[in-house]
Amino acid sequence: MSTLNDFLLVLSAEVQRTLGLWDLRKKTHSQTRRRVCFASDPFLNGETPPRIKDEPDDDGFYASPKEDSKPLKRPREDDDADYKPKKIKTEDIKKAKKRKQEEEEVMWEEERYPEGIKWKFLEHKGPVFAPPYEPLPENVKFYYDGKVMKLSTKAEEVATFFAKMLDHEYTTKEIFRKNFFKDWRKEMTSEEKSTITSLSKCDFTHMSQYFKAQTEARKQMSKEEKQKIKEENERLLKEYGYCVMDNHKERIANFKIEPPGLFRGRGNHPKMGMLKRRIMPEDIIINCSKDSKVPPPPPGHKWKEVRHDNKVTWLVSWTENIQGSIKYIMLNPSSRIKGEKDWQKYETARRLKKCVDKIRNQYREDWKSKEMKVRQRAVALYFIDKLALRAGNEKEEGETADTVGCCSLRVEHIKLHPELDGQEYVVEFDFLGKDSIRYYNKVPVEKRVFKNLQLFMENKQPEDDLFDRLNTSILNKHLQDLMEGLTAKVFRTYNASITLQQQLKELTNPDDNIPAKILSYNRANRAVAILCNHQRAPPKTFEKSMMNLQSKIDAKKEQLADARRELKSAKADAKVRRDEKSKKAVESKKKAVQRIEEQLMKLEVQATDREENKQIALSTSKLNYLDPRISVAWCKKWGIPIEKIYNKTQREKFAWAIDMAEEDYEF
DNA sequence: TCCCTAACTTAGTAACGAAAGT
DNA sequence: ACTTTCGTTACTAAGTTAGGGA
Repeated sequence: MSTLNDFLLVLSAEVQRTLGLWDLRKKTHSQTRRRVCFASDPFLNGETPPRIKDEPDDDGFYASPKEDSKPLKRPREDDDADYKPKKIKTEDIKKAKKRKQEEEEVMWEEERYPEGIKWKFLEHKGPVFAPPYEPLPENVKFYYDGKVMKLSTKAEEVATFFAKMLDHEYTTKEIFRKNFFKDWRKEMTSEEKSTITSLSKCDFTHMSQYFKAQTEARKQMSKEEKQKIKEENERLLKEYGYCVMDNHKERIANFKIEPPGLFRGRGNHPKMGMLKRRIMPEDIIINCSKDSKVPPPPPGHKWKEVRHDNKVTWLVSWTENIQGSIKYIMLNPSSRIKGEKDWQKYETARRLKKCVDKIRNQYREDWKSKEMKVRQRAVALYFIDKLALRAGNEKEEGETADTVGCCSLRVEHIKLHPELDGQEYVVEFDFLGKDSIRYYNKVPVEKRVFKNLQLFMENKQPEDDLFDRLNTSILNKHLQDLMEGLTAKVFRTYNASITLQQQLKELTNPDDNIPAKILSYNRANRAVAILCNHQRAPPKTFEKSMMNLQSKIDAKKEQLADARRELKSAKADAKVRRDEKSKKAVESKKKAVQRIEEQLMKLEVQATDREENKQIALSTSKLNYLDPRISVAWCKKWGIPIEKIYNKTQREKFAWAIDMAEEDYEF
């Protein structure tokens, strides 16, 4: 348990740091560069992350551009001099770095793509549509008011959506049922409409049982049948799961069109239960290049539109009927276009690192401004920076769940405590954020912030906006003036990454073995997840698995007690006998005790780790906020295999970073 | 300035499937 | 061999931001 306490101590130190003493690290190092590049970042004078695969794959595609996209024009010759990413002598690295610094003073003469152009060539096979509805067998009945009723195909299909969710809590919710029933009736024939007038008289249980039996049957399928399905899926993936973008064969993220069903939404969503309609080819806009093979629509159908817009990255889009928003088919995170964007995101965050001090001083000054708008802006920015809150756009009432971010905070979401638990000027936050995840935090703030908040709340109702002179647009415009490319969300990225780097420095013990170091990594990761409020529902089996683990620990403890007793008697025995044999026995018993102690420790650490993770999700920060180069560098520094930190998918997504970062990388 | 929309990132959960226990 | 546990993947909702037009 002591490890847990250590962690909490470190964490609170981190929190303390966040509260006032902004500790900035020294300047970042440049990273080694390889020949094959992403398009260069306008702010970076050509520092470019590399591509990993440089060999053509089975289909003859190159991961990196070969002929048609010219490599960036280098300001100097000896093109390949720093093209040996691994195992270079220190002097070579130093030399390379020096040369690179010189290079960076010379601007690149040519961009790979002109401003806003995302690709030159794009070819794909179009989307995969949801399988058509298969009517229920005759013997599966639907009952209305206790009597069997045969539904029309359309009405039946929608009924099955409800039947499949019967076990779910939300089919009991008033709004869900109301929305569902309204939309369901739209699909009914006029006779059905006149008969079925009340949802509570509908009996879906037989249908529900049928689907459960189907699921069961699927589980019981023979190996061969399962294999067949697997192969079919692979065929589909091979055929539709990839596209060609500028000489690269790239994986598509979501090539399957979302099937029809009932909209759930998260939290208390006013539209829950509405029918998400089936998407037809006639709804689909195809985007590809003019000189590519345009995917044909399914026989007897037409696309809504085929366009050739190389200023966007999507391949397919359609308009969804619940919110009327557009959905897209885009590329996988491992693709060039996503990786490059990801890399740029972290580079922007690193630029923020260079000027964050100035910005912090600025907003502190602004707390004193004569202008209300400026004060509000400054306090909001302080929250965004210190607490990693999201920007908080305004939302249309009645269209979505009632959630807020920083700029949309309402008076009812905070409580001011001039003094609380021995701390002065405490702000208590309690609101629902993105995905209706609760944000609850008690934070001591500076006096000026506190006084400002009191001012902002004067003469307001609980449901009034806290920052009534502010919105995300005003805030982001201001940020843009402070630093090119700066927006509210950059603070989240910056603070997450810098926290990871700092926590890794503090928590990693050089003498630890690999599992202990990985535990430290997870804790650093966890500190970030807590900062960003990344939560999850405790796993359904959490309590049970925790109890299992506890009983294992108890068993181990007993075992330890036994071993200790045996050691004691062996010692007593040895004292009497004073011979070699009994001495040896003592030694081996000692070892046994030690071994069991270790095992017990391990189990306890595991329990702690799991308990700490109960409601915290690490994956979101890992995937979206932590500069992967920090993790890669850490792994290299401590000899941790990268597979221990990133699984296969993650390694693919972060391929650029794995290849780019050396052990001395500084965020 | 406001308002709206398109495009893109970030988010949690359910389903799946492999590995670990029994 | 069967069950449980656990990591991974699929899915799609819910944010942010830029930019255009009134």
